[in-house]
Amino acid sequence: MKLEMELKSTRPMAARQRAVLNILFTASWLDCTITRQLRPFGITSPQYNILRILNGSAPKGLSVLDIKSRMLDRSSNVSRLVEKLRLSGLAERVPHGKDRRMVIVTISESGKKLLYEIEQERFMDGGGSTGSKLSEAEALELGHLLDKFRE
Amino acid sequence: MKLEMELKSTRPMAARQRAVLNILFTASWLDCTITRQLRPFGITSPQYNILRILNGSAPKGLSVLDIKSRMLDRSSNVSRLVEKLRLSGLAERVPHGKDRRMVIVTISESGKKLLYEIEQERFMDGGGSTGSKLSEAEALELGHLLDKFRE
DNA sequence: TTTGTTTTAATGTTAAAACATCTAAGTTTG
DNA sequence: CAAACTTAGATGTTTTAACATTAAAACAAA
Repeated sequence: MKLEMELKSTRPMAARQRAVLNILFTASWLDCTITRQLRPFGITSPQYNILRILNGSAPKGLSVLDIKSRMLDRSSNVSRLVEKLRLSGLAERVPHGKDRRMVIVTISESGKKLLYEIEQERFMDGGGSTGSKLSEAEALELGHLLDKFRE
Repeated sequence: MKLEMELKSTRPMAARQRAVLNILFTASWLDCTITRQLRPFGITSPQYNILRILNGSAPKGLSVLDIKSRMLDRSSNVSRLVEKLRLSGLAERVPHGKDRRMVIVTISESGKKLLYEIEQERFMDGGGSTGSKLSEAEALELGHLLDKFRE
């Protein structure tokens, strides 16, 4: 649905203003669908974000600050999120050998298994995944424009 | 900066997956800059969103549900946000004449003045507003792609 | 009319975000 | 080395989000 319909906007918007609102609205919409998909698995979207970061850097693991610098939402409180993942058995923490201030966080086997299940579910569900109405070229272009938007 | 740099991503991403992450990251980045701009004015970004909605429908005013349906974040608790705006003197509430369940919310003169000040500040600051690196045509295209993404 | 249903807004409650502060460990500098 | 400074992570506190529930009014149907 067009943004104007979604927001019940009557007056015409300038292109840049429309893009700003569309980014915020689309992200909120997207986060809502992701949250809904994750609910049966008992994790939140920031936790999911961390799990995927850890999976991407496995088996090495990352420090808390390294995780934070890779997150979509940089204002996250990684310490507490990691602690929750650990309590759920999805992540593990080991003290860093040389620098005793640091903690190295890794994804557990159980965490990897959960990621796999979520991936399967997404593949099954709904026929096409989110954003699949876009062609490959359009998805590419969208990414480029967002990169440029932040410059 | 390219998304891969921002997220310190090493492996190549599929175009759609990259678009999804880019939307979420860009929105978080954008919300952060907006929040920073609003801080001196003492309002939050959801409150700002409501103020602009009310300003757009002035002098008529809207019910709480009408406001909600126009918000960028549909999960907002409009009752409490409106109450905060009212306590700050930025919005007013009058009971609906015919349907006594409803409350009609309007922006106050003080609220309009605040919106005007924020607009001025944005115009002054930073030379160009957010997303101004995009050409008119690119901003238009970005909006279209986001509309299509949500289909 | 009265009973049940839906709509509108407010409120209760729990969890999470936002922001600052703190402690310990490491680094730098005089 | 010692003092000052920086960094890493955890924790405290306040606000807000998220989600369910409630209460009153409007509406619909028996």
